[in-house]
Amino acid sequence: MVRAPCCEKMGLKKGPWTHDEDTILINYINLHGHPNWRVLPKLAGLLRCGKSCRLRWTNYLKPDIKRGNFSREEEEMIKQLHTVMGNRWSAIAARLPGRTDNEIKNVWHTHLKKRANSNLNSKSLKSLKKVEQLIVEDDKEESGRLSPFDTNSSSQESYSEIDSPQPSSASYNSSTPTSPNNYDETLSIDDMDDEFWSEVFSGEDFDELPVGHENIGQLPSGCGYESNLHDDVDFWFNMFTRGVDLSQI
DNA sequence: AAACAGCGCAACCGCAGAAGG
DNA sequence: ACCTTCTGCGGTTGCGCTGTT
Repeated sequence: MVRAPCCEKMGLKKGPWTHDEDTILINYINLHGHPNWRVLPKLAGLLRCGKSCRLRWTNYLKPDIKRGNFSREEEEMIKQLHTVMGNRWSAIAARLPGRTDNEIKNVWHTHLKKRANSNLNSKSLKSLKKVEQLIVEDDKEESGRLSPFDTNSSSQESYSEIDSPQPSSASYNSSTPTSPNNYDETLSIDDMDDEFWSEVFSGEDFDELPVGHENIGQLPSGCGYESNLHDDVDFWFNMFTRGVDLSQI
Protein backbone atom coordinates (compact mmCIF):
# COMPACT_ATOMS: atom_id res chain seq x y z
CA MET A 1 0.00 0.00 0.00
CA VAL A 2 1.24 3.43 -0.85
CA ARG A 3 0.94 6.02 1.83
CA ALA A 4 0.62 9.68 1.18
CA PRO A 5 3.64 11.72 2.15
CA CYS A 6 3.63 12.71 5.76
CA CYS A 7 3.85 16.42 5.18
CA GLU A 8 1.96 16.71 1.97
CA LYS A 9 0.01 19.68 3.19
CA MET A 10 1.52 22.99 2.34
CA GLY A 11 2.48 25.31 5.12
CA LEU A 12 3.87 22.72 7.47
CA LYS A 13 7.24 23.70 8.81
CA LYS A 14 10.30 21.53 8.35
CA GLY A 15 13.82 21.68 9.61
CA PRO A 16 15.31 22.27 13.05
CA TRP A 17 12.98 22.73 15.98
CA THR A 18 12.96 25.98 17.88
CA HIS A 19 12.89 26.29 21.63
CA ASP A 20 9.34 27.62 21.47
CA GLU A 21 8.17 24.65 19.46
CA ASP A 22 9.80 22.30 21.91
CA THR A 23 8.06 24.05 24.78
CA ILE A 24 4.69 23.84 23.09
CA LEU A 25 5.11 20.18 22.36
CA ILE A 26 6.28 19.35 25.88
CA ASN A 27 3.49 21.30 27.48
CA TYR A 28 0.87 19.70 25.30
CA ILE A 29 2.09 16.17 25.96
CA ASN A 30 2.31 16.90 29.64
CA LEU A 31 -1.34 17.83 29.65
CA HIS A 32 -2.81 15.45 27.12
CA GLY A 33 -0.31 12.77 26.33
CA HIS A 34 0.05 11.72 22.72
CA PRO A 35 -2.82 9.37 21.85
CA ASN A 36 -2.74 10.44 18.22
CA TRP A 37 0.37 11.91 16.67
CA ARG A 38 -1.46 12.80 13.51
CA VAL A 39 -3.76 15.33 15.14
CA LEU A 40 -1.43 16.36 17.94
CA PRO A 41 0.29 19.22 16.08
CA LYS A 42 -3.07 20.69 15.10
CA LEU A 43 -4.39 20.54 18.63
CA ALA A 44 -1.15 21.83 20.07
CA GLY A 45 -0.91 24.64 17.56
CA LEU A 46 2.26 23.47 15.89
CA LEU A 47 2.92 23.83 12.18
CA ARG A 48 4.53 20.44 12.06
CA CYS A 49 3.44 17.03 10.89
CA GLY A 50 2.73 14.37 13.47
CA LYS A 51 5.68 12.37 12.37
CA SER A 52 8.02 15.24 13.04
CA CYS A 53 6.50 15.76 16.47
CA ARG A 54 6.87 12.11 17.36
CA LEU A 55 10.47 12.05 16.25
CA ARG A 56 11.30 15.17 18.20
CA TRP A 57 9.66 13.80 21.32
CA THR A 58 11.09 10.31 21.20
CA ASN A 59 14.60 11.37 20.30
CA TYR A 60 15.11 14.55 22.28
CA LEU A 61 12.29 15.67 24.51
CA LYS A 62 11.40 12.57 26.44
CA PRO A 63 12.51 13.03 30.04
CA ASP A 64 14.39 9.75 30.35
CA ILE A 65 16.75 10.36 27.48
CA LYS A 66 20.40 10.42 28.39
CA ARG A 67 22.46 12.92 26.45
CA GLY A 68 26.15 13.37 26.07
CA ASN A 69 28.98 11.24 24.85
CA PHE A 70 28.75 7.50 24.79
CA SER A 71 30.87 5.76 27.35
CA ARG A 72 33.39 3.17 26.31
CA GLU A 73 31.14 0.49 27.75
CA GLU A 74 28.19 1.73 25.76
CA GLU A 75 30.21 1.76 22.57
CA GLU A 76 31.40 -1.77 23.22
CA MET A 77 27.84 -2.80 23.92
CA ILE A 78 26.67 -1.33 20.65
CA LYS A 79 29.37 -3.08 18.71
CA GLN A 80 28.62 -6.41 20.30
CA LEU A 81 24.88 -6.10 19.89
CA HIS A 82 25.23 -4.94 16.32
CA THR A 83 27.27 -8.01 15.53
CA VAL A 84 24.44 -10.13 16.88
CA MET A 85 21.44 -8.13 15.76
CA GLY A 86 22.56 -6.23 12.72
CA ASN A 87 20.90 -2.92 11.98
CA ARG A 88 18.06 -3.42 14.42
CA TRP A 89 18.69 -0.11 16.06
CA SER A 90 15.52 -0.06 18.07
CA ALA A 91 16.34 -3.45 19.55
CA ILE A 92 19.84 -2.29 20.38
CA ALA A 93 18.48 0.91 21.87
CA ALA A 94 16.16 -1.12 24.08
CA ARG A 95 19.24 -2.51 25.77
CA LEU A 96 20.93 0.83 26.24
CA PRO A 97 18.96 2.80 28.80
CA GLY A 98 18.34 6.38 27.85
CA ARG A 99 19.71 6.05 24.35
CA THR A 100 17.61 6.32 21.22
CA ASP A 101 17.80 4.29 18.07
CA ASN A 102 18.60 7.40 16.08
CA GLU A 103 21.46 8.30 18.35
CA ILE A 104 22.87 4.80 18.28
CA LYS A 105 22.54 4.70 14.53
CA ASN A 106 24.46 7.96 14.23
CA VAL A 107 27.20 6.78 16.54
CA TRP A 108 27.52 3.57 14.62
CA HIS A 109 27.78 5.21 11.23
CA THR A 110 30.16 7.93 12.39
CA HIS A 111 32.83 6.07 14.27
CA LEU A 112 31.97 2.62 15.59
CA LYS A 113 31.52 1.20 12.12
CA LYS A 114 35.08 2.03 11.27
CA ARG A 115 36.45 0.18 14.23
CA ALA A 116 34.11 -2.76 14.32
CA ASN A 117 35.43 -4.70 11.37
CA SER A 118 39.02 -4.56 12.45
CA ASN A 119 38.26 -5.50 16.02
CA LEU A 120 36.45 -8.77 15.48
CA ASN A 121 39.23 -10.96 16.77
CA SER A 122 38.86 -14.12 18.78
CA LYS A 123 38.56 -12.24 22.01
CA SER A 124 35.77 -10.18 20.59
CA LEU A 125 33.99 -13.33 19.58
CA LYS A 126 34.17 -14.59 23.12
CA SER A 127 32.74 -11.35 24.38
CA LEU A 128 30.05 -11.52 21.78
CA LYS A 129 29.07 -14.98 22.84
CA LYS A 130 28.86 -13.88 26.40
CA VAL A 131 26.60 -10.98 25.53
CA GLU A 132 24.36 -13.37 23.68
CA GLN A 133 24.28 -15.69 26.62
CA LEU A 134 23.27 -12.86 28.91
CA ILE A 135 20.45 -12.02 26.56
CA VAL A 136 19.29 -15.61 26.47
CA GLU A 137 19.43 -16.02 30.23
CA ASP A 138 17.60 -12.80 30.67
CA ASP A 139 15.04 -13.91 28.16
CA LYS A 140 14.26 -16.93 30.26
CA GLU A 141 13.96 -14.98 33.46
CA GLU A 142 12.06 -12.10 32.00
CA SER A 143 9.15 -14.00 30.55
CA GLY A 144 6.08 -12.04 31.34
CA ARG A 145 7.95 -9.14 32.83
CA LEU A 146 8.04 -5.96 30.86
CA SER A 147 11.34 -4.24 30.38
CA PRO A 148 11.53 -1.11 32.49
CA PHE A 149 12.84 0.67 29.46
CA ASP A 150 10.00 -0.32 27.25
CA THR A 151 9.11 2.92 25.53
CA ASN A 152 5.52 1.86 25.07
CA SER A 153 4.96 1.72 28.77
CA SER A 154 5.97 5.30 29.17
CA SER A 155 3.74 6.74 26.55
CA GLN A 156 0.75 7.22 28.77
CA GLU A 157 2.57 8.77 31.66
CA SER A 158 2.40 12.37 32.64
CA TYR A 159 5.62 14.30 32.67
CA SER A 160 4.95 17.19 34.91
CA GLU A 161 8.41 18.52 35.55
CA ILE A 162 10.30 18.20 32.35
CA ASP A 163 13.26 20.46 32.07
CA SER A 164 13.01 22.40 28.91
CA PRO A 165 15.54 20.70 26.67
CA GLN A 166 17.82 22.62 24.43
CA PRO A 167 17.82 22.11 20.71
CA SER A 168 21.53 21.62 20.77
CA SER A 169 22.92 18.52 22.36
CA ALA A 170 25.97 20.45 23.45
CA SER A 171 24.00 22.53 25.87
CA TYR A 172 21.54 19.94 27.00
CA ASN A 173 21.32 19.27 30.67
CA SER A 174 20.79 15.59 31.18
CA SER A 175 19.47 16.01 34.68
CA THR A 176 15.84 15.06 34.42
CA PRO A 177 13.21 14.11 36.93
CA THR A 178 12.47 10.55 37.78
CA SER A 179 11.35 8.77 34.71
CA PRO A 180 7.86 7.37 34.46
CA ASN A 181 9.30 3.89 34.32
CA ASN A 182 10.94 4.26 37.66
CA TYR A 183 14.21 4.21 35.86
CA ASP A 184 16.73 5.91 38.01
CA GLU A 185 19.30 7.63 35.88
CA THR A 186 21.82 7.24 38.61
CA LEU A 187 21.82 3.62 37.59
CA SER A 188 22.94 4.29 34.08
CA ILE A 189 25.35 2.02 32.31
CA ASP A 190 28.10 4.44 33.18
CA ASP A 191 27.63 3.64 36.80
CA MET A 192 27.19 -0.05 36.59
CA ASP A 193 29.44 -2.32 38.49
CA ASP A 194 32.82 -2.27 36.85
CA GLU A 195 33.18 -5.93 37.46
CA PHE A 196 30.11 -6.59 35.42
CA TRP A 197 31.46 -4.81 32.38
CA SER A 198 34.97 -6.05 32.67
CA GLU A 199 33.57 -9.51 32.91
CA VAL A 200 31.26 -9.09 29.98
CA PHE A 201 33.75 -7.55 27.65
CA SER A 202 36.94 -9.22 28.66
CA GLY A 203 35.64 -12.67 27.88
CA GLU A 204 38.44 -14.09 29.97
CA ASP A 205 36.32 -16.59 31.83
CA PHE A 206 33.81 -17.25 29.17
CA ASP A 207 34.60 -20.92 28.96
CA GLU A 208 33.55 -21.41 32.54
CA LEU A 209 30.06 -20.21 31.91
CA PRO A 210 27.14 -22.46 31.20
CA VAL A 211 25.66 -22.33 27.77
CA GLY A 212 22.32 -20.61 27.76
CA HIS A 213 21.10 -21.86 24.44
CA GLU A 214 22.10 -24.81 22.39
CA ASN A 215 23.04 -22.67 19.43
CA ILE A 216 25.13 -20.29 21.43
CA GLY A 217 27.66 -22.93 22.26
CA GLN A 218 28.56 -23.51 18.67
CA LEU A 219 31.43 -21.47 17.47
CA PRO A 220 31.82 -21.65 13.73
CA SER A 221 35.11 -21.58 12.00
CA GLY A 222 36.35 -18.15 11.16
CA CYS A 223 33.76 -15.47 11.35
CA GLY A 224 30.88 -17.47 10.00
CA TYR A 225 29.27 -17.05 13.33
CA GLU A 226 26.09 -15.64 11.96
CA SER A 227 25.20 -18.75 10.06
CA ASN A 228 24.50 -20.66 13.25
CA LEU A 229 22.45 -17.82 14.57
CA HIS A 230 19.83 -18.43 11.96
CA ASP A 231 19.39 -22.08 12.84
CA ASP A 232 16.69 -21.31 15.30
CA VAL A 233 14.40 -18.70 13.83
CA ASP A 234 12.03 -18.71 16.76
CA PHE A 235 14.83 -18.10 19.19
CA TRP A 236 16.04 -15.02 17.39
CA PHE A 237 12.55 -13.80 16.75
CA ASN A 238 11.82 -13.91 20.42
CA MET A 239 15.06 -12.27 21.31
CA PHE A 240 14.58 -9.42 18.88
CA THR A 241 10.99 -8.73 19.67
CA ARG A 242 10.79 -8.99 23.42
CA GLY A 243 13.02 -6.09 24.25
CA VAL A 244 14.89 -7.80 27.08
CA ASP A 245 17.17 -5.44 28.88
CA LEU A 246 20.66 -6.65 29.66
CA SER A 247 21.27 -4.18 32.39
CA GLN A 248 18.68 -5.87 34.52
CA ILE A 249 20.92 -8.87 34.95
C1' DA B 1 42.09 35.28 7.80
C1' DA B 2 39.86 32.77 4.28
C1' DA B 3 38.74 28.61 1.88
C1' DC B 4 38.07 23.98 1.90
C1' DA B 5 37.16 19.28 3.58
C1' DG B 6 35.53 16.10 6.79
C1' DC B 7 32.68 14.92 10.53
C1' DG B 8 28.70 14.72 13.63
C1' DC B 9 24.09 15.06 14.36
C1' DA B 10 19.26 16.42 13.82
C1' DA B 11 15.71 15.68 10.89
C1' DC B 12 13.26 13.83 6.82
C1' DC B 13 11.61 10.11 3.77
C1' DG B 14 9.57 5.94 2.54
C1' DC B 15 8.29 1.42 3.76
C1' DA B 16 6.18 -2.29 6.56
C1' DG B 17 3.31 -3.89 10.02
C1' DA B 18 -0.32 -3.18 13.44
C1' DA B 19 -4.72 -1.65 14.56
C1' DG B 20 -9.30 -0.37 13.81
C1' DG B 21 -13.54 0.18 11.08
C1' DA C 1 -11.73 -10.24 4.34
C1' DC C 2 -10.61 -5.93 2.88
C1' DC C 3 -9.42 -1.14 3.24
C1' DT C 4 -7.70 2.86 5.58
C1' DT C 5 -5.13 5.06 9.02
C1' DC C 6 -1.49 5.34 12.26
C1' DT C 7 2.88 4.18 14.30
C1' DG C 8 7.52 2.66 14.32
C1' DC C 9 11.72 1.61 12.05
C1' DG C 10 15.82 1.97 9.17
C1' DG C 11 18.12 4.49 5.52
C1' DT C 12 19.45 8.75 3.98
C1' DT C 13 20.14 13.68 3.62
C1' DG C 14 21.63 18.25 4.64
C1' DC C 15 23.36 21.68 7.58
C1' DG C 16 26.45 23.46 10.97
C1' DC C 17 30.68 22.95 13.36
C1' DT C 18 35.55 22.06 13.56
C1' DG C 19 40.01 21.14 11.92
C1' DT C 20 43.37 21.70 8.28
C1' DT C 21 45.76 24.01 4.67
